[in-house]
Amino acid sequence: MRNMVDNLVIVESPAKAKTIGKYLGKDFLVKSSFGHIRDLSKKDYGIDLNNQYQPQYIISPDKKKIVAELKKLAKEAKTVWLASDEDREGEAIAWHLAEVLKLPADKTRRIVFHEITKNAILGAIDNPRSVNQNLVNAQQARRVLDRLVGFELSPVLWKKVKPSLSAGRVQSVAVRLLVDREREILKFVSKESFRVSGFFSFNDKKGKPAHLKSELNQRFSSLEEARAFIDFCKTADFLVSGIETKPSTKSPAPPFTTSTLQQEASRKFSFSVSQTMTLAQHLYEAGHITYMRTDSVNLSDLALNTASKEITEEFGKEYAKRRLFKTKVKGAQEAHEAIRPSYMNKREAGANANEKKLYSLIWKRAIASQMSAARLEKTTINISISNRTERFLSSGEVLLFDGFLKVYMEGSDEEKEGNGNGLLPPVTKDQKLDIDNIEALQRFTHYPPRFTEASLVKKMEEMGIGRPSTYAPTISTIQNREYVVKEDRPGITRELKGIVLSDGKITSINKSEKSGYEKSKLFPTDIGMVVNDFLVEHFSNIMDFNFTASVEKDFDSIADGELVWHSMIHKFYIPFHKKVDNTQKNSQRSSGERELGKHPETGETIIVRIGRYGPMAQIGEKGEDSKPRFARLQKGQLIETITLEEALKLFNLPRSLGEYEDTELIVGMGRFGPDIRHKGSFYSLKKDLDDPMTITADRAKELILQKREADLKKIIKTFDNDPDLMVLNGRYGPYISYQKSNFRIPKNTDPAALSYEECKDLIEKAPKPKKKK
DNA sequence: CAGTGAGCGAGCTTCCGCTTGACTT
Repeated sequence: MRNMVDNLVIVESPAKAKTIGKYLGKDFLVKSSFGHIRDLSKKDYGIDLNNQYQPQYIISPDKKKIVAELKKLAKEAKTVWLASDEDREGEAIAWHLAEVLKLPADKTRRIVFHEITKNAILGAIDNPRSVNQNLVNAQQARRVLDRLVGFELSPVLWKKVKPSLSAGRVQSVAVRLLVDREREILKFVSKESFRVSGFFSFNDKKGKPAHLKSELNQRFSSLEEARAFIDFCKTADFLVSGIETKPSTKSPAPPFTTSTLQQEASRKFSFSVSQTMTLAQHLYEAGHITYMRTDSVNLSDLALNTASKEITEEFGKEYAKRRLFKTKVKGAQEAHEAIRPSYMNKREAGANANEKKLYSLIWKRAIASQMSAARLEKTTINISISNRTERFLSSGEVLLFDGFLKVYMEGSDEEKEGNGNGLLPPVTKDQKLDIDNIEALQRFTHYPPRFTEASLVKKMEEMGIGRPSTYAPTISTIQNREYVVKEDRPGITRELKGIVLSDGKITSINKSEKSGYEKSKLFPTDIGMVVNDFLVEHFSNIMDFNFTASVEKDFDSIADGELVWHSMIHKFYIPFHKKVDNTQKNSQRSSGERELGKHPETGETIIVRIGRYGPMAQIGEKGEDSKPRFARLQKGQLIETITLEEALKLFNLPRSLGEYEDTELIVGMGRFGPDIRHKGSFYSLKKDLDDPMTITADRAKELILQKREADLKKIIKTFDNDPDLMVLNGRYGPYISYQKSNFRIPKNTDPAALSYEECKDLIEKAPKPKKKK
C-alpha cells in the first residue's frame, strides 16, 4: 500500500495532472476530476421553481467512480488543493468538489494558474484563496438559464413541428446565422460590370522590349459603354504619368486559440472542426502541445523565451521580436495559454500524418507570432490616357525582408482576385506605351459566402456565443438534428461576354468562368428553416443575436456581487414561461406549408410542406372520395424555392424500367434517397452520379450486380443448417449477423474458424443491446 | 432500414459546458 500523501491536488484534466505532478514532487498527489462532476437532474428540470430556482444536482453517472476515489483520498489528505481553471466553470467545479467531498474549510485551498510551468504552479501554491461564491453563483445562473431555455423550448417544437427536435441559447442562434445567410443568398441578384485590362509594351532603357499588365481604375456597367471606351483607345496615347512607391509592413497573427486553430486547419487541410479537436487532443495527451480548448492568445514567459532562442538560432537575431497579444474576443475567460508547442524547439511531433500536419501548423503559428514583421514595398504605376480622365493602374509588391513570412502565412476565407503581386518591369516616368491589347470582360458580383464549419465557429466566437469546449459539439448537434447539412454542391459554368482590341481591330471574345461551386459548406434544411422561423416568430428575445451578450452582462454583475443570481433568473423566467405557455396553447402547427399552384390537367392544388417523414409535395386534398398523392423532395430542393414544374416532376416516381430476371425494375424515392427496387431488395443510386428521372435499365442492372458482388464479399461464413446465421465483414471488422441483429466477435478470434455452436454461444452471451433510437 | 403522410396513446426526446474514452455494424 502506498503511504498517505499530505496534499491532494485536484485539476480538471488528467494530462494536466500528470505534468503538474512532476513539478510538485512526492508530497503532492495530483488527481483529475475529468471536468464537471455534477449536473442538474433531468427530473422536473432539475430546478425547484418554487424555491428560488434551487438547483437539484446529481453526480453524473460516468463520474461516480472518480468521485468515490477522490472522496477517499480527500479524507486521507491533510490539505486539499482545488486547482480547477480560473474561470466561471472552473470555480463551479471547485465548489462542487468541496460540496461533494465534504471538504472542511480549514483544510481546503483554492488555487489557480494560467499556464503549466513550474513557476506558475509554485506561485499558485504560495497564494491560495477560498472558493469565490459569487463566481459560482454566476455559473449556476448560466446553467439554470440554459436548462430552462432548452427544456422549455424543445417540447414546444415537439408539439408544433416534430418530435425530438431541440432548441437552445447557442444552437438556435447558430442555425439562425445559417438561415439568414441562405435567405440573403436566395434573394441576391448579381450585378454585371465590365472590367477593362490593358496590356502594353515598350522598350526599356537598354532598348529591350518589355510588357506591362494593368487594369482600368473604373468599370463599365454595360458592354456598350466598354466598347465606346475601347473604341476611343484605338487612337489614344498612353503614357506613364507616375510611379509611386510605398513601404509597408505585415505583422504576424497571434498564436492559436481553439477557434483560430479550427479555422486554419479547415482552410489549409480541410479538417472538420471535430477532426481538428480530436487530433489536438492526442497531441495534448502525448505532451506535445498546451491545452487545446482556450480563448487566450497569451504565451507564458517560458514560451516567449524559448521561442526567441529558437528563432535566433534558426533564422538569426533580426528575425526575433517579442510580441504580446491581447484578446479581442467578447466574453473571453482566458483560463489557459494560447495553443502552442510544449517545447518550442521541437519542430515535429505526432503519431500519424494528420497529427504531424496539425502540430507543424501550431509550431509555425506560435513561432511566427514571435518574429519580426515582414517589410514590403508596394509600387503603383499610373498610366494616363490622352483626353480621358480614366487611368490604367499597374501594381506590384516586392518583399524587402521576409520576417515571419519565412515560416508562416495565415490563410484567408475570401477568394482572391486579380493581379498585384510580383515584380514590375523597369518603366520610367513619361515612358510612352504601345497597346498589345485591351480587353473588356464581363464580371458578376457574387453572393455572400455560405458558412463552413470553421467560419461559423469564427462568427459565433465574434458574437460571444458558445465556448471553446462547445464549438465542435454544437456544430455536430445542429447537423444531427438535421437543421443543417454539410455538403458539396456543383456550381455552374457561366459564359462571359467580352471584347478585345488588338491590331487596331475590336473583336468579340468567348470566355467562361466556374461559379458557385460549394465545398463542405453548411446548408440549412427545410426543418432548420421552419424551426428557425417558428422560434423567431414566438421567441424573438432568445433568437436575438445579442441575447447571450446581454445575459453575460448579468452573469458578470452576479460575479461582482452586484446582482442576486436567482433574482436575475426570476426576472427572465416569468415572462419567458408565459410566452412558452401561450405558444403551446395558441400557436398553429408549423409545417412550412407553401402553395405552388394548380395541377395543369386536374386543377388540384399542389402544396409543399414538412410531413411526418420530412419535406414533401402533395397533390390534392383528402376528401370524401379523393386521396392526395405524395412525393418526397429531392436532395438540395427546398420548400422555400421549389417551383411548380419541379414539384410535378417528383410525381414521375416511382417509375418502371421494364423487367429484369422476370421481375419488374422500379426506380423510386426511398427513405434513404433515390433507389432501385427489385425482388424485394433496394439498391441505392450513386449520389451526384445517377439521376432517378433519367437512369436507364442498363445502369440499374449494373448497380444491382455491383451490390450483389459487394454483399458476397462481405460473407465470411454461412451455415447450411441455419440460413439466419452468418459471419460477415463490416465497417468495424468481422461480426455475426443473426435474425437481423448483429453481434461482436472477441479479439484474437479467427472469424472463419467459428463453428455454429461457437456463434450461438457468442449470441447467447452477448450483452443486452443498449437503448438507442 | 427500404412505407408512409394519421391515429389509439404510452413513453421518450431536449439544454450548455467541463472532461475523456468506449465502441459502434
